[in-house]
Amino acid sequence: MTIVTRFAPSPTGFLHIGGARTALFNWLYSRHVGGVFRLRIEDTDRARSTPEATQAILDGLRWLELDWDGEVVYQFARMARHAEVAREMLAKGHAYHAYETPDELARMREEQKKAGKSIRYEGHWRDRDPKDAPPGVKPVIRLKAPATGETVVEDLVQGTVRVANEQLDDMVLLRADGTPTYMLSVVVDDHDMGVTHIIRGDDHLTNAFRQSQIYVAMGWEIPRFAHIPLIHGADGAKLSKRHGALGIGEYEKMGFLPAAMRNYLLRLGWGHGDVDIISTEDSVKLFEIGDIGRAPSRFDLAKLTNMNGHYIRAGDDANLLACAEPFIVQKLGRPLTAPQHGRVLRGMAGLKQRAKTLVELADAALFYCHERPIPVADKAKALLGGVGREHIRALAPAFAGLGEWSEGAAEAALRAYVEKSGVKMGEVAQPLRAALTGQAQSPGLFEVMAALGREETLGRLADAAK
RNA sequence: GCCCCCAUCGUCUAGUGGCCCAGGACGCCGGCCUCUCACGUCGGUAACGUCGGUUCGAAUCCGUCUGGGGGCGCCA
Repeated sequence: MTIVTRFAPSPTGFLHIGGARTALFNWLYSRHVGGVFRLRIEDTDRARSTPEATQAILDGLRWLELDWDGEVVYQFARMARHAEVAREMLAKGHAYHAYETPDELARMREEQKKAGKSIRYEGHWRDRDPKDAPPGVKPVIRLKAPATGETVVEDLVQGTVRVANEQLDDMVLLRADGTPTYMLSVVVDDHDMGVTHIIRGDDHLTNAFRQSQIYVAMGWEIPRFAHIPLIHGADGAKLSKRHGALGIGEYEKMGFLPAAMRNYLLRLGWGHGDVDIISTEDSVKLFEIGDIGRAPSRFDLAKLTNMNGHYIRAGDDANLLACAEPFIVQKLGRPLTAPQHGRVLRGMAGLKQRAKTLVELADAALFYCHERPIPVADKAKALLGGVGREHIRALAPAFAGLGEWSEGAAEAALRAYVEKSGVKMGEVAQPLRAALTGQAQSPGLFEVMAALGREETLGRLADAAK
């Protein structure tokens, strides 16, 4: 049997870190078993669903490179089918009409709260004759849930979880206006879509009981559940849109790589021994639901950043440039010229060693892209005064006279100068660095000279010598 | 209030009765490398929440308490 997983977000806001991880786990598991990963947008809440949010979710998944199979299912479009199932349950005696108004229910909840009782629908219309219905009130359809015994969920992550049926009330399946509730829609859609494994946040664990009852009432096979612990914010509370959580798009803007994000999210709650760096390819091979932890975890930006640095250092130069170029262009306010593009590419080996995000990478690459005379930072200016300038003036001819322009040749020339003049390497290297990059820190000098090329190097030295 | 889940360094975790006076990673602190900054590397800091069982032996099994989280909508 084909294993089918799904990610089913509601488009009421952006895709945050928790949702992204849920999507990742579903994707990973389906790829691991050679199954199918589907996407369903749960847009039945018309008041809160927006096209912008749907777009943000789609964009987020694409950025993370989590590709789904088949067409996206929009839940709202399947309303008629959901209502049909509700009526079928009514016909089979597994559901009934209830005539309380929302106001009445709110009042009842209020009284239960005041009396210190648990808050649930008491089932007033469960066995009442519909003939007693108050005139003019449109009924909802409620599930006739088992009143005794217990409902058991065999959860792939949480283990066997059981609850007494007295704890569960008769939930609404179809609203008075004829629209289905979430509880009904998920079950019908998951069933119709052939979903075999539901991997979702822990906050749905109690929903699994009620959904199981619908599966049982309809005589459908219950899928396997895997409720993964939530990701908490630094304060330990649930991460949500109104709780400091950022949309996945924000992380893109901060210069994180999708591969690093996937790796970080994977390690948040899933482990394979004590390895931290796991490629997406390997994680597809290794991912098992049973290895998901049961404890909630906190989001740690420092670790994500470190991991991102790892992926940048290990990245392919040309690809890194492609990823960083938009950031560079934004900072520059203009596109790169071909020579500048070439310099950054040649200098990438040294640049990527020093950056933890694409933003940092772009910042560090800027000096390769500036037109002469290049801007000079304050710290670098201090290096270019007095003795510093003298060294540059003395060195310029030595570099200009180089037969071959290479890292090795440049280094030999500088070392010869240092030896002859008896100064320390640092005393001359720093002014040189300031002249070439306009900064007090940069990748290795000779590497910079090689990447800059002879003409640009000599030009910048001349600018600084003035 | 009721129901459910969880509990190893600050954080992510390894650990499934003896190999653990608990290992790795991030962070933090120090050393080395060195033309700067990084990278790398070496070392340090730091945890089995409590109490009680079971056992020759418990981070690992059971219970209690405490703490944290989630849910209890004609939201999803």
